[in-house]
Amino acid sequence: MGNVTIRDVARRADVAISTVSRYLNGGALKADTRAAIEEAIAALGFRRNEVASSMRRGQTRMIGILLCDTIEFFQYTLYQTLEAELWKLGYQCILTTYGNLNVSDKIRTLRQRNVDGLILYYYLPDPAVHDAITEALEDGVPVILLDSDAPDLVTDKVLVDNLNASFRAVEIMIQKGHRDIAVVTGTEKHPVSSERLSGYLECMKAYGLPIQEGYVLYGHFSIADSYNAVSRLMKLPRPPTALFTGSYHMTFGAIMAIREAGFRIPDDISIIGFDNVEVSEAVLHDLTIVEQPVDRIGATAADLMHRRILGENGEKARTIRVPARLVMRNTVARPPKHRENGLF
Amino acid sequence: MGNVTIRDVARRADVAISTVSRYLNGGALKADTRAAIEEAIAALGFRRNEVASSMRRGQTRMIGILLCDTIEFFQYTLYQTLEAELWKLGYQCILTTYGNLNVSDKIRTLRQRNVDGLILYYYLPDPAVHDAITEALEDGVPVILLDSDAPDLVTDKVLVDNLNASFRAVEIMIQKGHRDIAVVTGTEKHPVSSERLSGYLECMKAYGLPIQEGYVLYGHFSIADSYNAVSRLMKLPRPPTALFTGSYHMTFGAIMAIREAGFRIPDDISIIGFDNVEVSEAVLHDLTIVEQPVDRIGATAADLMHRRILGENGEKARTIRVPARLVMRNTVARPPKHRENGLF
DNA sequence: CTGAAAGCGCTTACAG
DNA sequence: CTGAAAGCGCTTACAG
Repeated sequence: MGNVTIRDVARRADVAISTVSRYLNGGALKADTRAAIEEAIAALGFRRNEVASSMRRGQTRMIGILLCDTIEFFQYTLYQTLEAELWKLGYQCILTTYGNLNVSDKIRTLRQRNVDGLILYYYLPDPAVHDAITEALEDGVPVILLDSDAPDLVTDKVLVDNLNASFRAVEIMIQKGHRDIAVVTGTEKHPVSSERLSGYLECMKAYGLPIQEGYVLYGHFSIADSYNAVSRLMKLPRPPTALFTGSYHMTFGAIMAIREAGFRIPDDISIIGFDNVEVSEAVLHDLTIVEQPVDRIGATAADLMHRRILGENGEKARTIRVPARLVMRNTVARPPKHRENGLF
Repeated sequence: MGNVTIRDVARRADVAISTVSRYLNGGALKADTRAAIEEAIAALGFRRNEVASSMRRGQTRMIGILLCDTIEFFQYTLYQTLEAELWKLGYQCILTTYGNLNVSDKIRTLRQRNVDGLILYYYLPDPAVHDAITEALEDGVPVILLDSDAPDLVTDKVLVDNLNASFRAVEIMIQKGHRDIAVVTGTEKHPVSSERLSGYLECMKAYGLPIQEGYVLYGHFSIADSYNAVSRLMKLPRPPTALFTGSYHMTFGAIMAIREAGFRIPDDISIIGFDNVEVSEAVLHDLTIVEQPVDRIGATAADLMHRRILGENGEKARTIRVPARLVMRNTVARPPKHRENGLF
């Protein structure tokens, strides 16, 4: 077994190979022809050679995926939903991540495999990568950008409405009476971080609150960077009474640092994290969070890709912003009396 | 561009297509022939169609990879090193994870893509999966099992020497004078967990120490499960003076729970984690750990796969145990006097 | 060192 | 509803 071909099946079923092919592709067949083919397939253990099929059809039903190599587990979760959704639609995924190697080369290598589409988590504004993406687009290969609104790339995009989500999170803290609100988020270069930061800044501005010195913290999306940054934060002469954290791992790091510094949540400091519900539920069962809709991002991107491949989406590029949801729980309380903002 | 073929290159360079093919495959060429082909390739923007090449050669240079869908980020890190190493060797990876869908079907679908090999993180003893793996092996498709020593599957295996590593970690605690040592590790079904647990049990036995009731804790390899388990542990009438944790995430959960319960590390309780150095370095810079050699697992598996494909490994299946390394830092101290084991 | 020819395993018009 | 034939873009013996 193993290299049984359509020819063997045809011979055994006593039909032409084109008939077997028709069977495989769901064409109309007389009942007994169908039965004979099915018998032959079962008896021989035939499985279609997808490589040959891909070559002939000019479609591989493979999607190339490029993700970051950060520790942030968001990437892995995202891949899983993406892959699961695409699998249901009949696609398999080739996954690569940023690495020592040149990202634009990775994209080109993926293209040499004749992937039917490319889903990229792309945020570093690298001109070489930009070119590789443009080439793909010019050659008619659909590209979906995740978590990036790169305005100079005219292609489909799926992103989380980070700005609004952050705005609303900060707003809730303000409405509880907080004024000294800090934020810790990813590196400035990352559009996700900067959108989350913008939400914070815009909200503070909207309510006329000042940004205290040392209250805006950056780092990688990691437990470590957040832990270190928040440790410093809590040592400030005037530590914040509320903190907004930019990711799952960052939330853990922040909580560790806060507790270690001897502050209680939410009595001394309120906290709102940014992440995925199911995950934080168990440990941080009382954490108020902005829910990162990973499943919806994955499902949306998969669906968009499928339609694009079928040519159902019309010509123009679409940008889909998946909304984030606030999950109110118990880590936001009023600040100590003397530190209220006096607005409410 | 985009569908420039070898034929176009041949025409422009005024040579036969077989000559272009020879160029692409590194054959010997006269200098001017070579130059003409290179000129044509550059001018036309030709890139070899890997699908056609795969079909003709009967080799796809693609490796199918199956991993868990657990939260544990070990999987993602592992994939990254695996993929990076394989990429260097000229392979791309199709990644799928356990999911709602049938794992044996996933393996078969991967095989229909004519992957050159399969690298599987397989631990659930599912007979259907077992069959799918056996089929692959029978058809001559190399399979590497990760972190599993499934004795009834005669194939290459790469695993961490969990048992020894755990034994040594626990031994260090015992030599520091500990007697009341607890362990928190993954679900019993997982061979990795059970090996780590065995190391603990064997070491305790070797030194004649009793296992206190409630000191052996299970959970998923997650921050959450570990946090919950260790929270209970620290509420026992006689909490342990030392704890061995079974994974990266579990270590975080344990530390959170310990600190929250008001215990100091290492004054009140010593701790040794099981994980990857680079990652924990920043936050838990003083944590004594058993280093999980993710990079070596990935590199070893990639190398083994490559040789297997080239047919260099001879006939018989190899099992490679990658040793873990103890990284001594500062989270192991002597227990309080009255709780010493009196052995040292 | 180079070319002409066959063929990898399918699918797709085109006849019948 | 079914079959014979051409061809997808390469690689690989085989000649020369």
